[in-house]
Amino acid sequence: DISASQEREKDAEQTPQGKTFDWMKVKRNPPKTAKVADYGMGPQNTIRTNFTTKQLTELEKEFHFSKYLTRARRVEIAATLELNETQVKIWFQNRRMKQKKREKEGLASASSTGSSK
Amino acid sequence: VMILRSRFLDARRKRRNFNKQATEILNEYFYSHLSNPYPSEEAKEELAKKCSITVSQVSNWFGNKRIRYKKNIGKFQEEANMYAAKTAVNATNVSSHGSQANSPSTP
DNA sequence: TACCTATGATTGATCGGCCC
DNA sequence: AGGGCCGATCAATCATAGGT
Repeated sequence: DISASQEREKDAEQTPQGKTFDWMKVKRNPPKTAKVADYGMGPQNTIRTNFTTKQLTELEKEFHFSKYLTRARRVEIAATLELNETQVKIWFQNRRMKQKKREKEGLASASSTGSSK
Repeated sequence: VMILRSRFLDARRKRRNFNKQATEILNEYFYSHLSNPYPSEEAKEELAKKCSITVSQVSNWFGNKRIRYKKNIGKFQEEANMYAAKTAVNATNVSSHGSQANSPSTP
């Protein structure tokens, strides 16, 4: 943990022309899902899957029924919506995080020490 | 495949830019921590308070800033130098709170 | 007014950690 | 030994604000 204390000092102080730190080099691996591996596609596919309105509606409905999935339900939903089990799993996880975020923000309006007004 | 645009059309519609002062504060933090522009949860809360925006908005701002900065470093060079010169002091170290802030500019 | 860039928000998916 | 969840982040994109 000693190494991190050096570079920190000259962040804004000097920074000559622009130093490239590690975070600027971070690259994510392309999604494993979604592939149009049919015909020999040229451009790298791996596009961010677009869920259809119907799929989202159904997922949303399932989410209201239960925030968490069971193996069986995941398989069922994936089959029904023509998605990978992983995509369904990820969707639920993101959905839970979204829910949490909303609750947190929605709870931030009132309360507090009688904010202004 | 065409009527999928309806996925959104919710919030982000009426988006409004932040105050110039808020942007100023965020940029000062960003460029004074350019080696690691990842504010802790506590730092985000403090920035949110100073900028009068939510923590999520602070997260969004840093997320967008980092991605766009590294996408085109050259484009931000001028801005980087500007804030670098304007900022002399910066955080001390990770771990442990960053203590109290200074006087909140002049309202 | 049309066109282009800057910017905040959304979201499918990844990364690292942790738990079981 | 492995799989799911969490929290944070990435990266691409949407829609609008701002500028020429």
